[in-house]
Amino acid sequence: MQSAQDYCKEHKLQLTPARRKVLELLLQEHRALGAYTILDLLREAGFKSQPPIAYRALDFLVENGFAHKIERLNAFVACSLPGTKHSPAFMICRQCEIVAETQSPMSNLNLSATADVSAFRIEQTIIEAKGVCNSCAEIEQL
Amino acid sequence: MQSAQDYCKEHKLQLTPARRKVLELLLQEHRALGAYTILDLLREAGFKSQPPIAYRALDFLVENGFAHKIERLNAFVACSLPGTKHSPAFMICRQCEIVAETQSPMSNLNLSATADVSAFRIEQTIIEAKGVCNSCAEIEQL
DNA sequence: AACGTTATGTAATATTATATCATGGAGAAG
DNA sequence: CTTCTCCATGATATAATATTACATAACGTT
Ligand SMILES: [Zn+2]
Ligand SMILES: [Zn+2]
Ligand SMILES: [Zn+2]
Ligand SMILES: [Zn+2]
Repeated sequence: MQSAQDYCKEHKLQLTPARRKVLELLLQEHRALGAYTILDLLREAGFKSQPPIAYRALDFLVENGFAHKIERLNAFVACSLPGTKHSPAFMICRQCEIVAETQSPMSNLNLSATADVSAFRIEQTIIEAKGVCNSCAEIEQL
Repeated sequence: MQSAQDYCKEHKLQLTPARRKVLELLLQEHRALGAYTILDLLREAGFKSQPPIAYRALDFLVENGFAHKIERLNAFVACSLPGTKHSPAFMICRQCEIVAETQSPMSNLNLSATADVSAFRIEQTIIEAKGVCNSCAEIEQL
C-alpha cells in the first residue's frame, strides 16, 4: 500500500480516495472480488455506489499494474508484483476460491513457436488455472 | 460436422437440431460468437429465441468438447480437435477478431512446477493470447 | 482569472447469464 | 400398449456484469 502510494507519486498518478480504497479492499482479500462486491464495500465505507465508481477505479488499478482481472471469474485481484513488468498466471481454487498469482513460465515467444501460430504477433497472454489448493485438497481426501 | 454426428452416435449423445445448428454456426466462423449473436442467428433459422436455447446448446457443445468458451470475449468457438483430450490455447486478433486454436505447449505439470504454486493441484488451464494476426499486422505496417 | 485536463456524480441502458417451473418426446419396464 | 423415467425444450422472469452519456467538480497551468 505504501509502495503503491510511492509509485503513484513517482509516476504522477492520482491515487484518489476511491482508487485507494478499492486497492485496499483487494489487498485485504486473497480471493478475487467482483465489481459489484467492491461496489457494496465502497458504499459501506461511505462512497457513492453507482457502477462506474467501481469500474473506473478498477480500470485505473488494472491499467497501472496494481490489479489484474480474472477473466474466468469476472473478478479482480491485487497484483502481487506491482510496478514490475510481468506476465502473470493465476491459480484459482474451485473450493475456497483463493487466487494465487505466479509468474508465467512461458514467454510469448515460446507460445508463438508452435506451428499454426507463427502467424500471430502476441501482445498479451492470460493464463488462468483452476484446481484445488493444498488445504482444500487435504479436506477433500477425508 | 459429419464426424461430430458420428461421435455423438458412438457416445450416445443427442445432437439435437438446436445443438447441431449452433455447432454449424460456430464452424462457419473463425471468430468467436457471443451467446446472443448465436441466439439471433438461431432465430433467423426459425428456432425459438430465449436465452436458455443458446446457452443450453453451448453448454452441451462445450461439455462434450465440440466448442470452447473464450473467457476474455465471453464468446464461443468451435473446437479444432473435437473428440480428443487436449489443452487448447487461443490466439485472438484484436483487429479482425479471428480466433485460432492451438495446443498448449505447456503441460499442467510444467506450470505447477513453479515455486509458490506447488501447493495447487491444477485441473484445467486456460490460455488466451491477444495480438495481431499476420494479415492484420501487414495492414498495420502500411 | 481563464483554460484544459482529469476525475467524479448521476441516470439510464446494454450485455451476459441463470433460475424456475411447465411441457413434450423417446426409450425402458412392466 | 401403457406407464414411468430421463432428457430436452418452452417460456417467463430476473440476476449479474458492464458501458454510455452527459453534467459537475477539482486542480494545475498559463
Ligand atoms: Zn501481477
Ligand atoms: Zn482452496
Ligand atoms: Zn479444442
Ligand atoms: Zn487479424
